[in-house]
Amino acid sequence: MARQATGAAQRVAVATEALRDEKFNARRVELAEAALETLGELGFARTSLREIAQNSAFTHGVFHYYFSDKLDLICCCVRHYKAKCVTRYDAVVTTAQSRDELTEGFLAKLAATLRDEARMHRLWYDLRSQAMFEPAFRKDVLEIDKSLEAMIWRIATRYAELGNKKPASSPAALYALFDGLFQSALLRHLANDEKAVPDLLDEVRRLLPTIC
Amino acid sequence: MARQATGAAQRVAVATEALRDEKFNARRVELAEAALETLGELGFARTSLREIAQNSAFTHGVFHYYFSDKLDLICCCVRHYKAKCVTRYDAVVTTAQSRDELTEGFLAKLAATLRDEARMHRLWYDLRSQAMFEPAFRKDVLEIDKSLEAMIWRIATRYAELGNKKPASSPAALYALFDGLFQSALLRHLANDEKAVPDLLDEVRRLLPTIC
DNA sequence: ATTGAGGCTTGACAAGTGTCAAGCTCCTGG
DNA sequence: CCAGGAGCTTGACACTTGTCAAGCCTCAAT
Repeated sequence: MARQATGAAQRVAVATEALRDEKFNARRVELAEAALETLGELGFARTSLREIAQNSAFTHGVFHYYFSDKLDLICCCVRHYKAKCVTRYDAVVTTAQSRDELTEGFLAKLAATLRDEARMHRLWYDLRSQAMFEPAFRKDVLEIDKSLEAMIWRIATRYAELGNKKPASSPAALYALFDGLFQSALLRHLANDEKAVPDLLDEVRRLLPTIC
Repeated sequence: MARQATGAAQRVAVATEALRDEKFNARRVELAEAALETLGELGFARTSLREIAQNSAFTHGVFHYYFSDKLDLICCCVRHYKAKCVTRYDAVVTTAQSRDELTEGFLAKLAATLRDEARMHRLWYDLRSQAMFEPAFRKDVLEIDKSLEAMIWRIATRYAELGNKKPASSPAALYALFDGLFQSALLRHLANDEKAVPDLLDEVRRLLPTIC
């Protein structure tokens, strides 16, 4: 009976602890989301914890309460960002019934995200560059890169499938190509180059049939 | 005669001023070169003028004397870096007499610079990302990107020429592809991935015949 | 109702930042 | 020889940064 009581008590303790952990993590994500606003605006180099706090509903102390330090916060931001990003084209890939449909659906999403989420994208490129200096970022960044590569690969294989073909190059090369094009288009777009988006779309439209 | 004297004096004045300008610029380049050391080591975000000065033979005041502010210094660094970078493969391109020779020469240089100048390359990617946030960088960065694209294009057209073909894609797409591959390889290399360099070489070796 | 702990705010600290003015040294033109 | 300025050093300034300790509030368990 003492055994049982102890067991029950333990279970309760475990349950409440799990609940706390959940709440704790939810708060972390909330804070990370707030931080992403400022990070996307200013970039890693110019963003301080105080600035993040001022642009949010929180005080700067909370961030220290929930994150061991600045890197911890940014890592959490990156991981959170990843989850959103990687599924962007999945609906298009699964619903498209023809090459044209896939192409147009993909291009539409591509143009939309380049225009509407430019700040998040530039933050990603910023953090990926930081990973070249800061070992603490590397694991997460490499992982995200892998999932982005897989995302592109899903599009390519589906595109090939719809033409009864196989992709002509490796996942790595394909991702490198799209990533390079996107990065360049993003920079031009941010520099107010009106032709950045249409040029990217043209280029991708021309490229798609040649790689599959 | 008064005229002549004035003219001569003016000429002398102009000449000495030109000389001063030259010396001034030489010093700027010297300082920029010193700054590149620290920037390559720490990245833009973590580098201060004082740190730059401490890792060099100069005091932090000199940098303020020769540059109006930090951005001015970094812009000068970037421009200086550009000049060195863009000609890397020119010798190979002009001397190679066969596709194989060009391929091997190119790959050798590629591997060497990835290994030996990794810090400069990561700085370039860092600054290119900064340009997405900092308008002051954009002009220089876009310009360098253009010359790098032209550099890749020279290699590709020469490669095509040696096979009596024409490049199959646009300069922009080709540059995006190589830049993406290089960037990814660089990150992996910096993360101590032994296979980063050989993987890049394999990929490029496989890719070259397919794009021309 | 009291206690205590989790969640959060506030304020302070030391270190580091860009900037710049005052002054030093050395070289050159007169 | 020496006045003056270019080149450079030094030290100080105002400010920002990450960090953290002390304390406040709230709410659930006793």
